[in-house]
Amino acid sequence: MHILNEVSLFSKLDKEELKLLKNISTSKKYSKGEILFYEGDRSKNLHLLVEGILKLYKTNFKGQQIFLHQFYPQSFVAELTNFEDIPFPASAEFITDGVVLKIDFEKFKTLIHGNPNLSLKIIRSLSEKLKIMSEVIHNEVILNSEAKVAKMIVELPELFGDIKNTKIAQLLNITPETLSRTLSKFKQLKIVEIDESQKITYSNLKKLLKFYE
Amino acid sequence: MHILNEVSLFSKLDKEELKLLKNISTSKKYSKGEILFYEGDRSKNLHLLVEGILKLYKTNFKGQQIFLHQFYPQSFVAELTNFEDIPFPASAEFITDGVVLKIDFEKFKTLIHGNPNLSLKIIRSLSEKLKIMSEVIHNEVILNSEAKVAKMIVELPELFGDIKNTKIAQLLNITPETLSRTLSKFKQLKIVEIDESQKITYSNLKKLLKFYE
DNA sequence: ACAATGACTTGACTTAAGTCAATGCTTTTT
DNA sequence: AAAAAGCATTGACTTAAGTCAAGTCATTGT
Repeated sequence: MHILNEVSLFSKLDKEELKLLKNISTSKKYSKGEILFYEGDRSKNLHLLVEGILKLYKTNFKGQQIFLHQFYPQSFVAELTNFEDIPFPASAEFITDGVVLKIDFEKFKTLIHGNPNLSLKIIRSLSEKLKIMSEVIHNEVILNSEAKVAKMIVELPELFGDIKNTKIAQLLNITPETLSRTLSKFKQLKIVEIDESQKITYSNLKKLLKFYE
Repeated sequence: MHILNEVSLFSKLDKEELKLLKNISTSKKYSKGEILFYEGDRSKNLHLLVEGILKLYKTNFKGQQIFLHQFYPQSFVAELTNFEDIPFPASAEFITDGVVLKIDFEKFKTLIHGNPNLSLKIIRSLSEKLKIMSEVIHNEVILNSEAKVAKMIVELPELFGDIKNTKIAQLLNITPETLSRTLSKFKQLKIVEIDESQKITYSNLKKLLKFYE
């Protein structure tokens, strides 16, 4: 079975459209750690993540990675690049093995034009991206380190103890030292409890919310 | 003449569609300084800026405004709110008198569905927004103060001397002191020349680009 | 024209977070 | 089980940018 038949985005295309799509697209496998594209690259293809997890990040002037988002299947990746005809504003690296479908965007556009259902899918995808970027702006521009940590404890408490704190620090774009100091502070203020295996619990949600709302 | 007839976004609608649109929308005048919406507000309406200039900003935990973008007619404003059904992620204030068309979004959606041309306009608008937000992220997360100033000198040199440096500092989300010190530094390094009326000139573009690329 | 208000500059200080280094703990490898 | 590598914590220091205050210059209102 062709990979396109498994892509729910295209489930409502008719046979003719699917045939066209097959002609204008190719799928490619990637291994964990491979780069799909670098910030500044250009591409004529629309990228659809079909399998695997993809990390999107920017690099600052000190050469450090600024984590932006993790993509899961099935989603278009950085379609902004195609619609606005600009270089990729960030880099993308596979953090698991994965598969990407690359679609000739110029030809795909005609498919969009003639297919209202597909247009709506594109609209959905673009507006989801907007939401993601709006959250990135909020997290990175408005929140300080304490707020980031408090928010993470509330929204993804299960991460603590599950992945290493250095990884959590990476997701928050703060240093492990700052994370450690912030957690110590919260513990000392009796806002959270942290057990031997770094698992975190809290009883008073309001106290945490105060740090970031 | 009805205001809708002057909106190019809707120029390709037929008479029936225009009539429907008139029934589901109202226009409202705003004066300079008035707030169109606050961060956190919810709205069932899609907002189209028809006249005037609108400033979009967020407020940080110190109560300071973080400037994000200026909107000019004609553009949808924060349509993300409608498409994702979330509160406004930022506040909007008129910096001139203006007019906004408010469209009942639920009803507008049906109009989009039946009209491929309108779908494409929406896609255009959403992808423009993505580009704007991508730039905001780059400016606020990746660039430091010197980089911001250098970029402003290259991209909008005419602003210097035209508007006050305090205003420029606001656009860059830095303090006037930092702007002043950065400009002094550039002047001292012979990267730019600044005349009595704050007009700025430079001869070596590369030196400026080095600060932010 | 002159007072008053606002804009720009500069210096001294503060602050939030990062950096660097040392130490003690866990995992993992062998 | 011992050695090595990686992780977490803590203290001392650095850094970029903001804050505060004072002084000068420029613009505006009467």
